[in-house]
Amino acid sequence: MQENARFSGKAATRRTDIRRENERLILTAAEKVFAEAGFGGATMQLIADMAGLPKANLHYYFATKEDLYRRVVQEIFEIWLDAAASFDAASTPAEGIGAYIEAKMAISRRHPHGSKVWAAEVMQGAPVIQDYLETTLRDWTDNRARVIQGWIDAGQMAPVNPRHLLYMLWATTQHYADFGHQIETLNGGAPLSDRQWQEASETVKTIILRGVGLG
Amino acid sequence: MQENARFSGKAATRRTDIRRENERLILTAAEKVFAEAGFGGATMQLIADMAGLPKANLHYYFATKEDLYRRVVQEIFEIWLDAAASFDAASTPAEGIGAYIEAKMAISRRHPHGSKVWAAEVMQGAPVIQDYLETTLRDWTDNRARVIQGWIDAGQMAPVNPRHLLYMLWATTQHYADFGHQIETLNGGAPLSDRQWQEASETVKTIILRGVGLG
DNA sequence: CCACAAGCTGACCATTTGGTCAAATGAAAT
DNA sequence: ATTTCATTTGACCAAATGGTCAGCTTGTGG
Repeated sequence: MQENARFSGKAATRRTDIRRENERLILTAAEKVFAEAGFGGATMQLIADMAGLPKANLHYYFATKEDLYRRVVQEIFEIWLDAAASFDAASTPAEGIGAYIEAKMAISRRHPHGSKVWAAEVMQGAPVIQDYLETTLRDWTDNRARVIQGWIDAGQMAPVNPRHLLYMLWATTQHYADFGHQIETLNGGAPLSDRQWQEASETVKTIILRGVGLG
Repeated sequence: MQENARFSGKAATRRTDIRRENERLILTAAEKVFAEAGFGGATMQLIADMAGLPKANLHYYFATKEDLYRRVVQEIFEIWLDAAASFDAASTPAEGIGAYIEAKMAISRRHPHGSKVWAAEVMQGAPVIQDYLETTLRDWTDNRARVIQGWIDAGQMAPVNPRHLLYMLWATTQHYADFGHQIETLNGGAPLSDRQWQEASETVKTIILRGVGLG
């Protein structure tokens, strides 16, 4: 009874559980508020209300608003990095690019808030995650660009600038998260259905794969 | 001497010139500040400083921060609508889509701030321009989707969902403005050169045109 | 059961910010 | 020249906000 003290829907009692769950509660609320209001427009009070906690409690777990924000940005970044696995695991260009598009589309659907927070952060010049861009993201990009160039050199796909291809992949997939509201409005005010998400994913995949000579 | 009282680099003296020039000064500063800080992070003081005017003067020309913001968003929207001309004027799908991509890429380069402001506005649920989405943008989109569908029905291009194709065009072109900072970082910290912009435009055009069977 | 540490929170504060206003200045019509 | 109205701006204010803190409650190891 010492392990796994929590079950059912009851709140956690163990110290470690309390911390972990409250941090999760706060991070989830923060992700949404930062996405909907931007860093400047978000208020700790709003995040607290959404998390169902007193504002002072937020500052117990996260010293400053910026600390909280940084954590939110880091999380979506790590989720995206994981999606690279689908790219790397592939044995053919079509498979790799196709799987990557599907993975990123799935993330856009599941983590639209995080995607927006990242987008806003980058749009504002990446004031808090510039180092990530210069280290992790740069390495990631260089490596994948090299892989793509290898495919091109081997005659496995059409010769296109690998970097711009990567930008296209990011742009098209993240667009469904970042501009989800616009898409929803143009869809008659309704969120895309399962079927429509499938169609979006297929269309992006079809056009890009055929676009790089893999159709 | 009553007409055209202004010349050289001197400040305007005529009433109408004063108003027009100060509004332009403020709007240009506001566009940049809103893009770099978001609506919530932007302050009237910052905009005033950048425009070189006292804050109270801003409120003389624009009653509220939101009024000023709305004008900035409207401007980029109109610039984009104008780009539709290149789409409509074309006689073939390849020409229309190609010209539209080039026009939108040019706008991304020339008006990166406006693009970012629009992106942030949409990401936050379009609180101030929702009506534009539901009227002007919806009509625009419906019409172009119909044109594209016509091309498909006539066997002039591959069958792809016209709406998702439009989203791809928006996503890929605007990405170069909205994520310009990220691209610049991945480019070794330097902005894209003329040549690189050209290459970006060509790559996007090549992949998408070939992707819809127009390669 | 006790003592200590972790977790919680209402009340409070200094600062920032959007917006106001009255008085001053400048342009231009009569 | 005089009047009128647009323009300018320093000073000011009420509200909001990030953050602090002292004191309280609760979990937990001994």
